[in-house]
Amino acid sequence: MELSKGYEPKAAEKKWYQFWLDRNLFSPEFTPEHAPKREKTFTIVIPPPNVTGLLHQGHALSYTIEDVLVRWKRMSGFKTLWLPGKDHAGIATQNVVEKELSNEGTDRHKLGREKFEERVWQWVKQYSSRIEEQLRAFGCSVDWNRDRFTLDEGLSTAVREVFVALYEEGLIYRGEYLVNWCPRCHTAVSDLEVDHENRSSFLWEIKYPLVKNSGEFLTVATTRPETMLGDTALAVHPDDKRYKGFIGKNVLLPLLNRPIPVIADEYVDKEFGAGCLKITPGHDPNDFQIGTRHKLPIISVMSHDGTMNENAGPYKGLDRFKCREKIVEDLKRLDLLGEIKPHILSVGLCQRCSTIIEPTISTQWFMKMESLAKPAIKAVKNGDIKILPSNWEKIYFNWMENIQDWCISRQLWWGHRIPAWYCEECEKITVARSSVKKCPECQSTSLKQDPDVLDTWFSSALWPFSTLGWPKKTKDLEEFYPTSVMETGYDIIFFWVARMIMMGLKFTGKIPFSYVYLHGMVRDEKGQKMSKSKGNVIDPLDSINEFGADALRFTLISLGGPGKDLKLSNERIQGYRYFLNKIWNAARFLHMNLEGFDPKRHPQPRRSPQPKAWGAGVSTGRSPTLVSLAGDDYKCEGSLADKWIRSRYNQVIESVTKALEEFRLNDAADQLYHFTWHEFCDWYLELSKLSLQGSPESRMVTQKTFFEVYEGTLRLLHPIIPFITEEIWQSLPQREGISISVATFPIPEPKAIDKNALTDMSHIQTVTNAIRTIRGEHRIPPATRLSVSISAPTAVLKLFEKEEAGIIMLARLKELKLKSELAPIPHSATDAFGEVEIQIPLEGVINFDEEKKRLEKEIKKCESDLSRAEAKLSSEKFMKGAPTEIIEQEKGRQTELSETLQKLNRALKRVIG
RNA sequence: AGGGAGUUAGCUCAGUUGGUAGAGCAACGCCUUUACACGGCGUGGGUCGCAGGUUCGAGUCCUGUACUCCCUACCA
Repeated sequence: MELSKGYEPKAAEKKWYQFWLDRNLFSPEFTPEHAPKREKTFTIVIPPPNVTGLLHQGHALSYTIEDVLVRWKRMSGFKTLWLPGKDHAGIATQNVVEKELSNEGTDRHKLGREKFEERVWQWVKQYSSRIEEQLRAFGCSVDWNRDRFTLDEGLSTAVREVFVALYEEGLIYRGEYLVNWCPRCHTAVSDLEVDHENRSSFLWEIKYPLVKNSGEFLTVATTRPETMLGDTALAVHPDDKRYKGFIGKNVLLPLLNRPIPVIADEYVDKEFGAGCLKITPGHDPNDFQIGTRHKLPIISVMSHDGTMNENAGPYKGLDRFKCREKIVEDLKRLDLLGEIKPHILSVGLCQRCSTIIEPTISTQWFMKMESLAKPAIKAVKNGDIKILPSNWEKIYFNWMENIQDWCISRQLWWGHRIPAWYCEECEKITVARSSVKKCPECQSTSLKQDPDVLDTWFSSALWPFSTLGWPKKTKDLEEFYPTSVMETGYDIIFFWVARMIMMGLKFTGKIPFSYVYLHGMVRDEKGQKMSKSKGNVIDPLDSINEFGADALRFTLISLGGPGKDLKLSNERIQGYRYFLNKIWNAARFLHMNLEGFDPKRHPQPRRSPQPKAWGAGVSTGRSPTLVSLAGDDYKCEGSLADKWIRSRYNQVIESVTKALEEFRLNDAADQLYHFTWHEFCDWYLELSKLSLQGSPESRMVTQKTFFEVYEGTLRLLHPIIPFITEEIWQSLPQREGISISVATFPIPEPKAIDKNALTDMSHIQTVTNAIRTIRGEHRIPPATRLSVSISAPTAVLKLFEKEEAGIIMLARLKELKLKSELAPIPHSATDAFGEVEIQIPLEGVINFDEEKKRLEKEIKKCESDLSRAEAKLSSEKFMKGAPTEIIEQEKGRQTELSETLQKLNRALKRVIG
């Protein structure tokens, strides 16, 4: 099959994804023909995207990383499962659907709960299929047969099971506490769902007159005057001499004229403001605690929509911020307002709608976290779970060791309904796994289920095992749990990762995953967060449309290291698109030179290097190729270039594999980029042109080497760029109908690494580069063929003699004269390194000034290097302290530099004349 | 306030156990050489934030310091 002039991603991507699907290659049940039983498993459950909307670059990054790992493991002989799914995303989804309703002039209350839920399911259906399309566009090799949704029946069973079990154990409780209340979403949210933002505001001083001592008053400072309506005390520090006499007395709450006590509490900071604090247990977390300590009454002055309630007296019905203005005005009028100072305070905002959170007294369900956190801390401390990058382990500990109880109930309609029923007659609460019809206490049948739902993250916490069938003892659970890697963004380590670890340990007795890989945030080219309002969003589908999925994937992998934010731009993606083109064109070159090549003539290696890995050498079923580059079956080793590229190829397999094993995906990508482009294409492909035109035997060996190294490189690249590698792979002989995605990931063959070939090739490269530099600096066009003389020690001369044709081609020479010593030629350019000297006669072409400048520069560099080496060697300290190998190295350097210097000086003399 | 991270070439970043500073992009110069101009070849560019210390030797280890960023918590 021939390849077109340029790679066309669009058609190829669609075609090959369908090809993979048709063959069910991503299901762990798939076993290639003739493949031995696979014993090792590798599992990733996808961080489920919210059904709220479409996927962004953060998802693209996450899922590309996961796909690379999964494809690599699948190719390496693991029974591999990547389980896809979606999250119902309670509050987020409810909000978008409510917004839609509001645009239609209605709301959920008019619709009623049942109709509303139907409406959300419609939304879910629509977005689910679009999200699935996106995952396919990214190239994700997920097993669609195991697709899950957090509201699936199975997962809902798991949620109820966990809730009931924790309730029965006393770890879930219900009670009236101060919670974060969003007056717009009309629900409680957990501490983690509150974002903090610094805003400039004021600090108002308010005077509280003493009840029985006219004229005297206490002054407090507050950032929230409106909450004074709910004050139930003033507090001072017990040691504060200024206020000793006031403790136990009453002051009059202005505006409402309610007497409230002055209490003493050590929480009060004597230095801040006037050292006197108003206590509003109904609207401030610290005041709530102080209030509890002193058994103060709790007065809530606001309704759930953020307006003042009946406890606010004359202010009833006012919005909380309007009320603040009014109160300040009124206090001023009564002369009870003191100083007003500018003040920066951090306000809590609802993560979902940015409304200012109102701490509010409310009856909610909570989960006790401390006992759950302990084993989860241990699991990371003892290394059962490794978090990458590892510094996040400290952050994890820091949070886990100070963990607070988790408010898990939400006043929403979209989510897992809390499995608690209230008897309307005896008020007994029954928590049960299935619907309760009769009160177990009084046998009444008038029962009402708790209207609230659970925090979305509650079901997410169970994701690694609920998706595999838990609480049922399924085959999947047995086979794929614990999972291997949890790959997700560092922004949800507390929301999700920590909770999965706690729940996994609690309910399965096992860690949910061995590794946590945290990726960074995808930002725009300036490092700013992508957001619709800034207009700097790059839609992954647009990137794919413009450059292809592979280009985007390679970019994300190259730029994104563990825990590191990455700056994405179209220019970057474009750059990697060029790389794909390079790969493509190398394939075209291969095709043009395949004539007479028959892969069948090249037998399998007699021994598979790792017989236990499935399909080593035979993973493609009937395909007889994919031979290892072992020395055994090499009757003819080929040219230096052949030996060199084989050596390099095997070194690259080794280091790429190591990088992947250590989750350094960007390193793996960089190495492959460099190897493919700057070694394989720049040097080997060029040199292959010679041997391909040489003797039939040399042609055959080079064809074989080229084919095998190139084909193997495709397999190395496939996890990162699955589409183009499949497209090219399918075009190669003997590949039709078989997929590279289930071919063996290359296994290094140490015997194929030829140290001599590596050294020899580096000599060829050094000489070639030196000639090219001279050519470049003298601006001699490539069309001008040069005649070059080289002198060198005998062994090196012999090498150059053998590889003469290669040097002539690469450096574009007319002839290469090899001598043991060079006679001075007046009009010539010279370069030297150690004992090797290069001389290029340039009569008529040479620019003497240029050559003089060039030589002087080189001499200067050489001299400074040499003097540094000499200084070291003559330093007594160095000679005494440094290890002998370093001293030897330095001596060698000195010798080489002085030889070079000598030759360069001679050349300079000639130029000056 | 507590915790974490960063500061290396114009930009984005590598620099694994201390042994003469690297890549990609951008810039500049030469070139349509038959895989590729989405290309080839070459060049310029850094006192590695600052100050000390350990060491024969520090971008790399230690201490201090400046600035930047992130997370958690939040003093009214």
